[in-house]
Amino acid sequence: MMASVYYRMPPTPATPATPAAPAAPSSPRQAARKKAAIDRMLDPELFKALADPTRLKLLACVLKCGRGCSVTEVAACCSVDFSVVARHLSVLARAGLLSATKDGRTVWYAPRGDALAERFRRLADAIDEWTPAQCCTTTAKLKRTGPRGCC
Amino acid sequence: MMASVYYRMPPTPATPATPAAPAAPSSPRQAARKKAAIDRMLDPELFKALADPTRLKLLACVLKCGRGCSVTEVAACCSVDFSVVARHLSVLARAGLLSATKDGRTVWYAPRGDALAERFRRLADAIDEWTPAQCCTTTAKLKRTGPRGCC
DNA sequence: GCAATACTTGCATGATGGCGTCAGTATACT
DNA sequence: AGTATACTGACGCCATCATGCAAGTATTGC
Repeated sequence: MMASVYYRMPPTPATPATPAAPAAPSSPRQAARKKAAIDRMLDPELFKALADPTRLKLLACVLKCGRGCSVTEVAACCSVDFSVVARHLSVLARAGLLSATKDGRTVWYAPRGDALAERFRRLADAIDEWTPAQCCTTTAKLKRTGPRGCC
Repeated sequence: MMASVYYRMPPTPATPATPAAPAAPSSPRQAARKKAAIDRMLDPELFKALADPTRLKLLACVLKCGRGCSVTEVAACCSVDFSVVARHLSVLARAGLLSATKDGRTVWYAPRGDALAERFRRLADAIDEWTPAQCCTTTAKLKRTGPRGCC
């Protein structure tokens, strides 16, 4: 039987087994640097902080607001307990997604939108700049030679 | 006492309470559209798929390889059980981060680097393009008037 | 000092999710 | 046909974590 597609494969067409040689093949040293960039930007801690729906909603709230928000204020947007909101905001601040400034008895959580956008953009760049090309064998050749470690 | 800083506040300087009016204030309709864009791009499912260190390592492996990889092959890179690798790759494919093509008895998981980069770049754009400005009161005014819902 | 506000922290609970083992299915090879 | 390969699915175990409640701390206002 012919190759059949699993799951969804939305907008962009499926990556062909042998990619159409993108850009120029970089030097091994440069390739290693770009590989390292991908590893560095693919930080589990960042994504863990963003993985919870409630936390994400709170982040969006502060982000859309644009100014510093107190915990009380953010909690007003959300149906969860106050302590939950306080904890989530603290997690987001610890992950560098919000900045926290204490003034008297209230804490102002301000969006770090620029930093966040910058982080995602760099990640996108790291992925884009990585031109695989010569790293391993092609899929076709692999079928003959059998599997081997790819990293 | 003066305002003191919590946690870390790395590279970029702290967002001042009253931001230096970025760009031109958009129309309410346009503002709503940009807010919606942030909500749309801030998808918990995407981040959940990326939140696990092992899964992230496997994604990086396929990404760096650039070509389609079989489960067996990817499993060779990693110290975890074969079934774990298979499951992780399937999760990544379901999240649209890899494409899965079955050919005979082996499944080729190919990187969707372009789609992934595009997704992060759009997220960055959505955040960047959002100019808060007039959405709520400033932090300073808020201190006098007391907290109010921000979203 | 006393009370109210703003937030933090500890604790119990329940849900989610990652992991390995093992059995099952589908395809390829001889 | 029989065996090996490549993967999927169903359990159970365990760690992590999100949540709510309730008690504690720190600051402000009277």
